[in-house]
Amino acid sequence: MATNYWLIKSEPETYSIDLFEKEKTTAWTGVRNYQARNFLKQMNKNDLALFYHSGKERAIVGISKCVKTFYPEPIPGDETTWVQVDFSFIKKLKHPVSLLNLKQKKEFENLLFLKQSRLSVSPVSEKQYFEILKMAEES
DNA sequence: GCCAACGTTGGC
DNA sequence: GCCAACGTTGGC
Repeated sequence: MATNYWLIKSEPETYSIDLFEKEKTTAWTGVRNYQARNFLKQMNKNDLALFYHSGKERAIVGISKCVKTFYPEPIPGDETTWVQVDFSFIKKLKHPVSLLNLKQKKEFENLLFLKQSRLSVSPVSEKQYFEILKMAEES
């Protein structure tokens, strides 16, 4: 199965990369947006996801891997609408890649996340993914 | 703290 | 089915 690339977003106060690092694996729950949910459903095992901190930090801070494809997230009164996937922690970026940094580069013009900052799960192209990794090494 | 963008809800 | 009102999120 081809690897797809994603960006997942979290408020560090709610779920931070540090906690993720400690837990190693986490169920990605709480997505209550249909567009984001549909992206979750498209995720394959071993897909890679950039981990972004919203709020004060506004930077991509790490990388995670999908280790379990979508399964229902039952909530009271609605057992079937929402889904979760499992991610495992891969690593923190050496240098976080800030939102400002992304906005300055032409390569990210069509990055869905920049257009819809509220979307908690969004696709990233392979090229963009590796460009971000490169930026994390450099600066 | 404000505002823009987006989603949801409810009245018609 | 439309649209106004409202709530939430996140960047600035």
